[in-house]
Amino acid sequence: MAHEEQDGNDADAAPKPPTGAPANMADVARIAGVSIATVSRALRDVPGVGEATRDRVRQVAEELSYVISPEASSLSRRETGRVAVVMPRIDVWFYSTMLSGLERGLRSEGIDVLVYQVDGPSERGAFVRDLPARRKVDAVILAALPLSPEQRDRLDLLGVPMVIAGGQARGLPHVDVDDRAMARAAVDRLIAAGHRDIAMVRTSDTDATTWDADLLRVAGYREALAVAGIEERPELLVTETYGVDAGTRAVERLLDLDRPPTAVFGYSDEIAAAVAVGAQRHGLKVPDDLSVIGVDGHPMAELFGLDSMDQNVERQAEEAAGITVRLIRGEPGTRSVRVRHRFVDRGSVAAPRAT
Amino acid sequence: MAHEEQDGNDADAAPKPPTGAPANMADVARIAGVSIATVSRALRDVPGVGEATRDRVRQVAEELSYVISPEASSLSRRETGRVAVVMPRIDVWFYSTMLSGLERGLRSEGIDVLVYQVDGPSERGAFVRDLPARRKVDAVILAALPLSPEQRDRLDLLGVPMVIAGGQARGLPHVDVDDRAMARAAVDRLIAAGHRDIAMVRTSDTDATTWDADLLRVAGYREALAVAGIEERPELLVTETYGVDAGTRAVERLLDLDRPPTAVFGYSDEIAAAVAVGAQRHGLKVPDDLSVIGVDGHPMAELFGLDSMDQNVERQAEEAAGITVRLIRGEPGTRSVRVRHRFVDRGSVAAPRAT
DNA sequence: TAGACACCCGCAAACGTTTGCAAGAACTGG
DNA sequence: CCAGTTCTTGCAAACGTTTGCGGGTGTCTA
Repeated sequence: MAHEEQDGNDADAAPKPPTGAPANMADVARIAGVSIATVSRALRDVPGVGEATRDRVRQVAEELSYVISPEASSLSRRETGRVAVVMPRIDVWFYSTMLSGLERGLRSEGIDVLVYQVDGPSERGAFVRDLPARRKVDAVILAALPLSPEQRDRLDLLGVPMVIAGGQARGLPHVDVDDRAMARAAVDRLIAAGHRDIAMVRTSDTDATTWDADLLRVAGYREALAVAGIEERPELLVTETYGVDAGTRAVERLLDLDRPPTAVFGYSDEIAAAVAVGAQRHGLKVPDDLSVIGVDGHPMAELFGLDSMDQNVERQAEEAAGITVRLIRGEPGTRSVRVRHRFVDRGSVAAPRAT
Repeated sequence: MAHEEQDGNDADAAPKPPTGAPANMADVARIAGVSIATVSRALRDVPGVGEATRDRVRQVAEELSYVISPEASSLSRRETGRVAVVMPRIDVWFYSTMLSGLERGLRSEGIDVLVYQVDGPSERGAFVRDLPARRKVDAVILAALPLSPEQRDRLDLLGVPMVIAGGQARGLPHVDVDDRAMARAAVDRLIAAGHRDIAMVRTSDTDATTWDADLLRVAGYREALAVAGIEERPELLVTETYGVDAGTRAVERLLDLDRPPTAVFGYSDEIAAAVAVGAQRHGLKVPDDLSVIGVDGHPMAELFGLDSMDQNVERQAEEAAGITVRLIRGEPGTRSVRVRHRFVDRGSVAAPRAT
């Protein structure tokens, strides 16, 4: 279409203006009166070029508005300057925040980011089978991607370093947060406030995927109860199918119980927020009638004034990006990192009403 | 099978195990007993290869678990198989949803997605100046990226097709929604319900960026009032700096007025939700004491039971991806598309209280 | 049975870099 | 002024594909 400007009379000795295709390294070399090798070295600031020559080459390159061909460069130097980020979804707070942080961290190091959205078991299977990112990137960041051990193993075929962001997997450097401790700390707060009937609300996928964070947070919830000597009431651990109103559905079930909970621990801030909304619809006030606490550090929790265990996703992303970069460059400092969570108090936890 | 002569003279044709580097096309060729050219053609399903040969090549490639080098391929065929998506932020609902849809649409066509997060005037300036995506992609999608005309022009230097997703710009194919009509329709609903004191809440950037959608929605708001013969009260158009609680701050100001509004039109669903929260804190019920309506189709509006003008971001993304693909392939159907918005009624608009 | 024709397939020239190696230039100290 | 260094610079071989062109084989028709 717009690229079809060809001129048939190509007197190849004259310095040709950059009419058609973008300028080559060869063009720069010819005009600057040096060899291609020198241009390559000059533009990359590698030693072995005289100062004067370097300046001249730079200037010519500038005039021709020369841009290096990344393909050719990659082909020759056998690295791509790209990293793949693989995540189940993009349009969900945790992942978009993670991706945002990763992009920032990587691009500040001159690395481009390729995103792969791999949602659900079948896409996951396809991704692991076909490995579409193979040979396209220097490293892969798996962002909280649930994988079976076999799938995890097969990813080794990618032949590049891998890093887990927001989770763990055997043998891979990872950045995560202590989900169990986080959940435990959250529930401990409720217990400390005097609650005994503490519910936990979580969501389940329509497909049968198990999420590590889910198991760990449930474990933390149980642990907190056990340590406090509170007997667990199974009906207080409710699981709703994923959705924006999962929390409201859950709270309806909970409030229908003979002995409804006085506090709710939400698997995520989104769930906690929905619980709060549902509670208010029932005429209950937070925290007077129902204490609520969530996990994430989601802006929504701020809007609602909900207590939250902030898992500092930005920081996790930053660390993961750092590890990835060092892994690519072969630098030290590529061990796993556990990011500290922090409690954000917004006053959504109070003592239970005197009965 | 007329290649017996060839097989004889190949002294060192022992199928070497893929010890070191991954297999070449040359490796495949040698083992399959054909030329590199044939391998290339066979694997790409281009005509000019016998059925038997094709099968054999395929099988050998499979055995060696051969993967084509995208760099080399790109270099030779002069296209990258990649598209850049440029957006101001990733970790915000609109953008993450857009990116998610774009990724889906593009990857289903075998195109990889490179994300560039370009936030704020200075990064925007840097991006436009350095054009980091140059020569790296076959097309660029600008997702609601505010650009000056000069910046827009400079992007032509990218030398590849560009598409706007969620906005407009002179001379570029774009996918958008009619922001003005959308705003107008929202406000019309409030008017139809009997409201006269209708506020609009919007946010402003800390930097001085102007967003087209913002201007258009304000225009739609004004237009609706004007057409209905309602005199605009400037104090009802409040602008708060961006933040999750912008809506709550705004509603506080509004309710302090001598004659507070009976209805609020939120620039976005997030703002509308925050307005609703703020109203409730003031003891007002939605919609009994205050009608609220927003724009976006954000899940949060669903959680809150807020009316919304859904701008169908998924659809916008799909269309933008489609246009981009066709543009790359030189196929027809690359004209701009305006996606229809739709009203979602959740009962957050009611008649104003009888005074 | 020969000529026309379609079909496979290989050769080799791109595509645009990077980099090891070696030759020449410039510079050093004696 | 010379031998020994150190710097610059160019040559040419990768890197791994794609593709135009032409040679060879096989089939079909007259």
